[in-house]
Amino acid sequence: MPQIADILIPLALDTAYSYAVPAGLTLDEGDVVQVPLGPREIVGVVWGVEERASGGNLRPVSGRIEVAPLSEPLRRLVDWLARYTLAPKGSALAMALRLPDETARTETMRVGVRSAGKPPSRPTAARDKVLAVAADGGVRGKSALAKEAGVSLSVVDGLIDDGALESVALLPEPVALPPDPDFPRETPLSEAQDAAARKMIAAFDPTPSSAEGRGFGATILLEGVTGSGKTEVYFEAVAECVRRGRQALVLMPEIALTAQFLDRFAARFGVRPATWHSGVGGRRRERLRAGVASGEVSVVVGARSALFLPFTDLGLIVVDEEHETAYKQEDGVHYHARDMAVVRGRLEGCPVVLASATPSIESRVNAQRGRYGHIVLPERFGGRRLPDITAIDMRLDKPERGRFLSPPMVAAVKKTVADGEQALLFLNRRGYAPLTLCSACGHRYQCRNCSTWLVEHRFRKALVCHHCGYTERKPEACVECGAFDHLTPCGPGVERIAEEAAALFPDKRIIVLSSDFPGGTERLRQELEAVAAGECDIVIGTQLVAKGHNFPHLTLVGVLDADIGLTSGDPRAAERTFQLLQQVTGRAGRGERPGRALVQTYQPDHPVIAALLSGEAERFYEEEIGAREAAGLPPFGRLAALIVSAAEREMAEAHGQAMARIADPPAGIMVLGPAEAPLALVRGRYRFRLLVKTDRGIDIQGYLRDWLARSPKPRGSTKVTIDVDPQSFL
DNA sequence: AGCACGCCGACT
DNA sequence: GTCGGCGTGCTC
Repeated sequence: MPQIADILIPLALDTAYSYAVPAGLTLDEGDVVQVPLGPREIVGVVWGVEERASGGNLRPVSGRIEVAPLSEPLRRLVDWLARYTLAPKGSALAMALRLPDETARTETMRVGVRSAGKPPSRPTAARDKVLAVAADGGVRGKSALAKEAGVSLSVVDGLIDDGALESVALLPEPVALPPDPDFPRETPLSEAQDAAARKMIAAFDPTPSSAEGRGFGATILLEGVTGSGKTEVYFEAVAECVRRGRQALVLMPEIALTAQFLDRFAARFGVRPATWHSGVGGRRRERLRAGVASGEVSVVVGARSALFLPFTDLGLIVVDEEHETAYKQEDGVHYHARDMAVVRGRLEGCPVVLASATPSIESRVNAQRGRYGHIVLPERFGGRRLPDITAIDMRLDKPERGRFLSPPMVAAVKKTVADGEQALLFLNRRGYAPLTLCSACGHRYQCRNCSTWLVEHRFRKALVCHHCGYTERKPEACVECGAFDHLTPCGPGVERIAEEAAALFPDKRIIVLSSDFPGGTERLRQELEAVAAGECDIVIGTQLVAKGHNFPHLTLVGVLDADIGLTSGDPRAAERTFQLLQQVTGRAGRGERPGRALVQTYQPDHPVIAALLSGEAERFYEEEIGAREAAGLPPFGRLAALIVSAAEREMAEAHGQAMARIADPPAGIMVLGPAEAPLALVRGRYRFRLLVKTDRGIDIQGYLRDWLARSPKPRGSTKVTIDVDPQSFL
């Protein structure tokens, strides 16, 4: 009987296509194959195989590709991801199937050279140097040999042609050296860390009471204040996993994948870990994939896409900084890597550890309700104290006119730098000034696409929209009334703070760090390392400095405007602000010297600010969860965005609420208010948001799909799609 | 993702 | 009169 294979193709297709399996080829689920699609050949994965009497006139599978098949759990993850995010299955598959691109496919053999034991026909000084190095008979790479001898590559090539050196094939360099779980550690764990690590490892083993064979707390929230040594605790879990011969994955936000972190890993395991992020390309990427699939690579540290690596025997997933919004993928398939990690853990039958100093509300709630285990490290490692956080009430301590640093802040910075320590001034606003207006006519510079103000970037001499990226040259005269010298910057950005700091501290080294740092990510990375090394007195930075890097010389953190973001209208504004401020103030005093933080605010009594000042995170979580309950908001909800095309904007506005409101939700789904006004123009489409409260077990995707099919669409509309903003309710 | 088909604006 | 813009639909 002929075999039919259902092949899922990594394109925006929601169904697998059926192909005939040619005689002589046996296929299993998960096999990677090549199939004809229209005029071309394309790679796909066998999603199902069946025997069928009539093969019909299906096109045949072209052949199997000799790479590791997709494991059952990984295939189920793809199915799950597609269903959960409303994405076509094929698009979800594409995430797991980054096959070797053509450049990487041609596996170039590494070539080494060694002495052939015979003298060159025509000796020269350069040749002698090379042969002297090679005289030990060892094998070296060509360029390594040339470098060691201090000559150019062509000398080595000449000697190979001459026969004095012979080339030998080298085994490919291992992608990653095996981490040693029992590498002798320099600093012993504290008692608290040790207890936490034991508790976590205990959760690896299934208890008799768990039906699925995963122990209680198969997902564990590891919560520890900044500097408590969370990392060392989960390293113990990783070590135990490796001891048991299984693989471990540590996910981090890309920005946090720093040399500092890799060194800490090396201090614990003797080697740096295999890393996976957007910068790992070509051959290395493929070798790492293959190593992961063969089980040769035991630990991977990677950004969110590492979640889709083809592990054969995954024993642990750690999600570091689990509250980070960078785990959300917002283009293509919308997913939240932390949530998908929980799902993959469930499918693989392995524990998942979510680590953070400032957990997301949803993880906190999941822990409180007993869905997740909860391990808390309340104190800093090594007896270090948390920084003292003091408010500066801006209503009382006003800065000079046109200035933004209040007198107590200036005094504190002055003292800090005088003592040879480092100060960080934190302001979450890029550019020079968030608003520019003409003082002659009152014209405010606004984005032509969005409803936002244009931000002046003085270094770039431009006005920039931070929403859509629209940029125009800063005009000499007002575009409205033509007046010269009347353009007035309103409010501060980091560039403007840098100007102020430079005037106050002319002999100090000042650096501005923000995501639009000139010279790109690589330069920025270098600058962060330099700051960490203490090569700077005053750092002025946006939220970028709150994440990832430790600055051991930093003893003062000055928050210039703690109130930014508290009024943004985002249902998660309070949570975000608290997390950000907690993280950034926690940067102070992580080295030898104690640290402190000063917080400029106009509302010291605001719950978020008050909780921050009291140093009790617990208070914030209680208040925020309570506030959400009181307001009928879900402690964790999901935001669904309705997207309509730009041409439909008017129509959408006319129909606004009617089309964006879910009229009669079934039990278990609650819609919180009507749609907001269009938020932004994103690539020709206006975006609306709906906040939908749901509980576990409700198939919200299925519901939204139905709702979409039923709901009235604006006349003339061609396409309305639902787009789910991933937020956990797992 | 490619690739074809198709329907309206500015050019030799 | 055509070249070409991208919107839409299809690929077992």
